This record gives sequence, C-alpha cells and structure tokens, in this order.
Amino acid sequence: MKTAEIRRRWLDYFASKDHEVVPSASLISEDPTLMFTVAGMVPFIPYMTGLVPAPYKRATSVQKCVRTLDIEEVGKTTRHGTFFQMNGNFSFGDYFKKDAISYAWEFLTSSRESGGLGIDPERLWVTVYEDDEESIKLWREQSSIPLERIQKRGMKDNYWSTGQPGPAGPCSEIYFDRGPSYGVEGGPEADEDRYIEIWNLVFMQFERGEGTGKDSFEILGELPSKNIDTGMGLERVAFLLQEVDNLYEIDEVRPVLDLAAKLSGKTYGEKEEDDVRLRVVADHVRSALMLIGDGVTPANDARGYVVRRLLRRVVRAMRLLGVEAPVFKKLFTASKDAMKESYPELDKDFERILRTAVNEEEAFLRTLNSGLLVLDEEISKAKGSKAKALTGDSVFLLHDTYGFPVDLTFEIAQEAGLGIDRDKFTSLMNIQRQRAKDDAKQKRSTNADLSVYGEFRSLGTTKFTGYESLRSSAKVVGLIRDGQVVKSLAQGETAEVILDETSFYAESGGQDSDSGFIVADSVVLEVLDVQKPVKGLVSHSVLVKQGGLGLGDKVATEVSADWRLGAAQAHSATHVVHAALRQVLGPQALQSGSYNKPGYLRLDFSWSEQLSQATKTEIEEVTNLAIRQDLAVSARFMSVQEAKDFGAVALFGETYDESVRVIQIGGPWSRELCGGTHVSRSSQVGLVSLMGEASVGSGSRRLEAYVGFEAFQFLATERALVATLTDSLKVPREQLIEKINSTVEELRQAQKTLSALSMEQLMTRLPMIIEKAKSVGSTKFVVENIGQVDSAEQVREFAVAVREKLEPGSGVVAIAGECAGKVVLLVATTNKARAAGIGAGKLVKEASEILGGGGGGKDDIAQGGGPKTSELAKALIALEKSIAG
RNA sequence: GGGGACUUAGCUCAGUUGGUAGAGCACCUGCUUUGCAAGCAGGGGGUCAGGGGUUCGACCCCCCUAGUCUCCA
Repeated sequence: MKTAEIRRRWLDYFASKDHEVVPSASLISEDPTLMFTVAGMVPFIPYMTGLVPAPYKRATSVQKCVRTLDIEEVGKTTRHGTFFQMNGNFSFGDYFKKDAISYAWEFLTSSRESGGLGIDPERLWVTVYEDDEESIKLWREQSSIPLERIQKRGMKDNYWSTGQPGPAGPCSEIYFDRGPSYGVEGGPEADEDRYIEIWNLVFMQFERGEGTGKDSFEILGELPSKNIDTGMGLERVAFLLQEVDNLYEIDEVRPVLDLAAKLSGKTYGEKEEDDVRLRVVADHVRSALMLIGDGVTPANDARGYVVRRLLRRVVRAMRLLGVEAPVFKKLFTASKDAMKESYPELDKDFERILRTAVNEEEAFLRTLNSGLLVLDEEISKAKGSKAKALTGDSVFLLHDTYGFPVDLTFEIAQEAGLGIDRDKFTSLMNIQRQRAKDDAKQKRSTNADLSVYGEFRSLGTTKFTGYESLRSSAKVVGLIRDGQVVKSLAQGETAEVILDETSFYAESGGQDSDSGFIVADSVVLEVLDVQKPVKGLVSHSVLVKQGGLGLGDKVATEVSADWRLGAAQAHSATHVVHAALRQVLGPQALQSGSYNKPGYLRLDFSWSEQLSQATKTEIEEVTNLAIRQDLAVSARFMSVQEAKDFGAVALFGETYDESVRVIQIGGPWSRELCGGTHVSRSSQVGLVSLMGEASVGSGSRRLEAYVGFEAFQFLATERALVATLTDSLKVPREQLIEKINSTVEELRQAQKTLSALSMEQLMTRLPMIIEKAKSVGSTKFVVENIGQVDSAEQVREFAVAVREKLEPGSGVVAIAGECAGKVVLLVATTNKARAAGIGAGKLVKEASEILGGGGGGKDDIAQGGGPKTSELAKALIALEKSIAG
C-alpha cells in the first residue's frame, strides 16, 4: 500500500468518526521554544494544556515533522529519519481510553475493502503502563488480542509527561511483529527490532507536580478534562505494509535512493558502507525538500543551519560515493515527484525550492574546493614531519573554519596513507558545543509563564475593532501586575489590562503596537505596549496616569490617530516596497521578516548578493510610482485556499487562521496575507526613501526606509548636505561628483609632486654633505641633521642616496630629520663598513636612546628616533663618537 | 546567539620575533613576429577593507567597525 494511500485512509477513517480533519501545520513551529514541529501533537499543545480552549472536541491530522537530534544514526538503523509524518487522533475532553483503543484496533485490523489497513491481528502486540489495569481490561474488551500479547512496562517507556508540571498520563503502544527472521520471540520486551512500535496512545489523565526526571515526579490528581493524544508513524507503517526493510525503501523515499545509486554507479545492497550513504542521501534530500518547501532557507542560524547541514551532508555523502558533479537538480526532482501526491504544493513551488537547494550545492562545492587546498597543505605538512596521522587540530581547523567534512578529510587522508586523530577532533568539537550551550544557557530569558493568561483566554477571545474604528467601549476582564492576577490598579502603577474588546492593534506581522490611552471618568491609562501573549488574547501594558481601575469597569480605548496613520502608512509602505522588490529582482526576493512603525520600515528578504545603487534606485522608483498612482488598498477575508488561489503572498513562519485577511494594493499588483492596519489609498503613504541596505547573514538582506514626513526630512537633510558641498566646492551640483573626484586626484598628484620636489631639493644638498664627510681611518662617515622633512621615507631615501656616493669604499651614513615633532634617525652602512664590523642597527639604537626612543633594523640600514628633539645634537655627537670607535 | 578564518595592484594570490610591499595574469610603450595562454625589453598601477591604539617605526601586535566564508547551539 502506497504511503499516500495509508495517509488518505487514516484521515477518512477518523473523519468518519466525527474528527475534524486538521491540515498539517508548518514544519516551522509556532512555539518559539521549538525549532521545528517535532511531533504530531505539537500544534495541539495549547489545547492539551488548556491554555487555549480547543475549537473542536476531536481532531485528526497527518503532521509533517522534522527531528535532527539523531542525525548521525540516519541510514544506519531501520527507523531513524530526519523527516517523518505522524498520523494522530486527538480528543479534548471528549472520548477517552475505550474509544481510543477501539479506533486504533479497528483501523489497523479491519479489511482493506472497508477502509482499514487489513493487518493480521496475529502480528500485533501491545504494551501498557504497569499500573494501568484499566487499559488491559479495555484492550481485552475492545480487541481480540490475547493477554499474552499484552506486556507491562514501567514509567520510562510507558508514561508521558512534558517534563514540567502539567498534564501527564500512561501510554499504550502497539507493536508489529516482523517475524522470526528479524529476531527472537517474546514481544517488544524481548526485541525491538523484530517488534516495531507503530502507534503510541497517550492517555492524558493526571496532573503532575514538580519532579526531576522522566520517571520521578508527584501525581497531584486527576485532570478535570481528560485528553487523548495518539501518534502513528506513517513511515513505519508504510515500510511494514510495503514489506521492505526500512523507511528508506518506501515509495516516498526509494526513488531518490535508486537515483543516487544510479548516479554513483553503485548497487544498493552490495556494500553496507555505501548503502548507508545512499540512505542518507535519500533521507536528507526529502527533509531538505520539505523544509525549504515550508520556507526555511539555508543560513547560519538555528533553522537555516539545519537545512544547510542536511544539504551539505548530501553533497558529502555523494562525494563519498564518488560523485563530484552537481546532482541536486536530479535528486530533488525525484524526491518532489515521490512526495507530490501527498503534498501537491511542492510541485507548484518547486522552482523556488530547487533554486534554493542548487544555490547551496554550488556554494558548498566552492567551499569544498578551497578546503581541498588547505587539506593538501595539511597533508604535506604531516608527511613532512613524518607523522602517521593528521592532528586533531588540523582536522578540526578544516571542519570548523573551512567547512570541510571530517569524513572527507578521513577518506582523502587515507588515500595519502595517513590516518586522522579522531579523538582529539571529537574533544575539540565537544569544547565548541559546550561553549555554545553555556552561552545559550546564560542568555536564555526565563521562560515566560503564560498560564496566567489561560484563565482569561478561557473566558473568550478579545474582539479587535481597530480596523473600523480608533475608539471602542470595553469592559475590563482582567488585570495582571507583576505576573499576578489582581482586582484593581492604583495611580502610578504599571500593569497589564485585558479587555473584552479593543481598538488597539497588538504587535504582530511586523507592525509595532498602537499607542494611545484607555480612559474612563477621571481615569487615564497610558498604553505603553500591546501584545498577544496567547492566540486570541490581547494584553495592554499600561501606566495608570490618573485615577484607578477595577475589574468589570467600563472603559473606552482611544488609539492615537496620529500614531495609527503613521503606522498604517508604514505598513502599507512595507507591502509596496515588498512588491517593488519582487518586481525588480524577481519573485525569489521574498520577505523573510519585517518591522514597521510610524515613519520607518525595515524589511528582510532572501537574496544572496549586494544590491547595486542602480537597483536600489529602481526599487525606490517603482515604490514611489506605485504611491503616486493612488492605488486602491482593500482588505478582504477569505479562506486560506481561496487566498492561495488568489495569488496572495503568504509569508513563511507566520501562522494564519482558517479565515485570512488579504490586503490588496492596486488589485493584483500587491496581494499579501496580513492582519495589519493600512491606509485606504497608496497615495496616503506619501513618500518612501530607502536609507540602508545590508546583509543579515548569508542569503538574506535587509532594506531600511523612511516613510512619509520622515522620508521628506531624510531627503531634506541629504539636500542640505549637497548644498553645503556645492557651496564649499563652488561648483553646480551636476558637477559635484566630477569635482570631488578630480579634487581628490589632484590632491594626490600634488602630494606626490610635492614630496618629489622636496626630495629633489634635498638632493641638491647631497654634494655639500658628502663634502663634509669625515674620516676615521679608511672609513668615511657622514652625520647630518637635515631639519624638517615630510616623512621618514624621505630620510631613508636620502640616507640611501648618500650611502651610494660613499660606495664602494667603507662608509657610514647617519641622517636625522624632524617629522611630526619627533626625530627620525637613519643609519646606513656600505658593504665594506659592514665587513669591518660596523652595524647600522646597533648605532641607531644607541643614538635613539638619547632621543628617548628606540630603534633597530638590519646591519645595512636601520631606523630609529625619539620624541626628544632637543637632544638631537647630543645624539649625533654620541653617534660620531661611536662610529669613530 | 557563541567561536574560528579571510579582506594586499584590474584578477588570482605571496609577504620570514615589526625595519624600503612583491609574483603571475591583465594593461600601456617599443622591438621582434604573425599557429592558439606568442616572445623580449621597458613602464604605469597600492590609503595593504575602514577607524583607533601600542611603537622611533605597523601589511604584520592590540581594540572597534564593515563585508565575505565557516563551525556549533
């Protein structure tokens, strides 16, 4: 049975049992503490913990998941995959153990004709938590499973909790017996290779208290509302039903494995080492495909780095299989074709996905090539020192600084007859890991306890009226001060206020929160910040300026009209700039984040190179033309599917409700999913002026711009600057650039000429100075102060010129000059003088010490000096004496 | 977020406890010569990424900033 078929049957089955079919959430988890969606229940956690009331009583989903913790195990075992799909059925205070067990049994064992999987009941085993007699009883009643195929297990295996106080409960797991050829008899307790876990039923029954580990905590009592959370690993069931050996051989993965084998000329199943590599390729290509599909791009930060690592590991594995040419285009196409039945959006978005992957492949091939040069050097160094292995430091340097994978280093070193010091490498890696972890621990802000909001959220959502009006009358439904629920607020206090409705826009979608006041009779609260701590709930951070406030009070919210207009202008401007960006650069320049507030906008987008000035100007022109065209701005609510069909740009990493708001500017010109506040016509934005463009890491860039009056002010300042320049340089503005260039050039030429001239002039003194040369024995010596000079170079040049005149005889030249308030002293010696044992370095040193400085150099020429200009005469006399010996 | 590395002529890169910045290619001029990266001779071209510090003296050592590459969380 094909994987997509199992998936379909699953959803159909639970839909027939009145479950809401919930589409898979993005792999980018909404929970900021999770990097990815790592389990099927992740999107349902707020409902499980009761933070947010569940919108349905029972639900089912097939959730995309990514886990990279065991990345090194991929390909070596049957069931470690970095990407997998988790089938789940959930009950929120509705059905419990009995139905959960009966559904599971029925779905697995009922015939294929009737929509089940048609698994032979004889092959199924079950485990339960050791104290959970109730489940054993229910299994016996709801299924045909004999008691001897039900095994009891302890807390470690069969008890679920989040690791923190909250819901917890026993689990019951279903195992599939692969048969005697895979291991010994005796159920999952005996052999987990033969008996494969396929389905975990979690019975959220109890409330747990504080505790240290997975199996040591206190049970506080029964939960008022019991939940069911189950997970059936789709890939596991698929590989069992397709009667293949592992999850890399199922229909959704195998084509990539086969293609990799074909490209490398290897035969799958021939050599374990190569098989592992082929499986790694198949697994990682699929994971990267799905991640990029959900909007993750290779980068140096958390999520981006995971994708980068997956992609690079593919390249590495292919190299180890002997393939050096680019292969991503073929591999990704094969993976997409294998996956598109379940995920048709991959097909639509494939151009972008492929380009992202191929860009990374090209970048890494470049990295590998430059790494090879370094590796060659390290190898010849090791060979030169007669070492038998590359040092751990070399291997680590290659990996850490040049991105060269250890495995490749190992292979290439081996070919050169060398080993590698893997232990040292590993210890260096551990040090690096520890450093990063320590830092993360230190920086981690205390995990905000959101439970205080759950109480208010359960009363309902905050109604947002701010699209239509700046004012709203509301009732105070909650007050929170210092994280504690309170009944009233007094003047001067800062606190959070929760209302039944509000016209205040909470910070989201990049738009800063509204500013204004909440008022009542003789009560004034200044709104400092507005946030949505929990989906659907708005919290106003306020300062009580006047009066006091109590629960249940009637108040009015008053958003500052000025602020809102500025915010709307900035947010609409962000959409316009985004559309302009994509028009100029192409659709791949997708926004990856943004921030805007009155007068300012910032927009991060995926792009890998610096924008030229011309491009920036073009983007600015397109933006301002769209503003000038007075395009209509409209907001419409529609379903996600409608919005997508409509061509609206949905941003990755943002999560949207069933019903989404689409903002259009000029009809199709700009269509984005967005909850923000906007102007009603583009002309109201006024003006946008780009101010900065910078890189925020590989593959991502940031534009900053001023909006509206601030844009005008910015341009006015620039104009004033130009005016000042034209004034100082005395040219019309059109000639400004030329004038600056020519002035700079002239200045450089003048400086050159000047220094040549002063050198020339200095040279005229040469004969006179030679004339004055004294002699000691056969050695002539010249000691001269030439006064002010431009630079030490002049003194050196002059000294060399003098020395030339003394060649080929024995001669010593000492020339001093003054430059920048300090003495520059140069001593040069001729060949013969040196042969007679006169060294320039020593002479300079002695004389410089008198000058309060130091000096040194080589025997033929040395430089020194010091700040004591007044001591120069003394120093020169000392020098003469020293030469005279 | 925390580490590591790199930035030198138009291009690719050298540059030795800190002591006059080089090579190859490209460019210009002249000669020679027209068989595939032509040869020979000569020449121009550098704020050694930017800023600050230490020093008599910094491409080199220290600090800050920017850009690029890379590893880890």
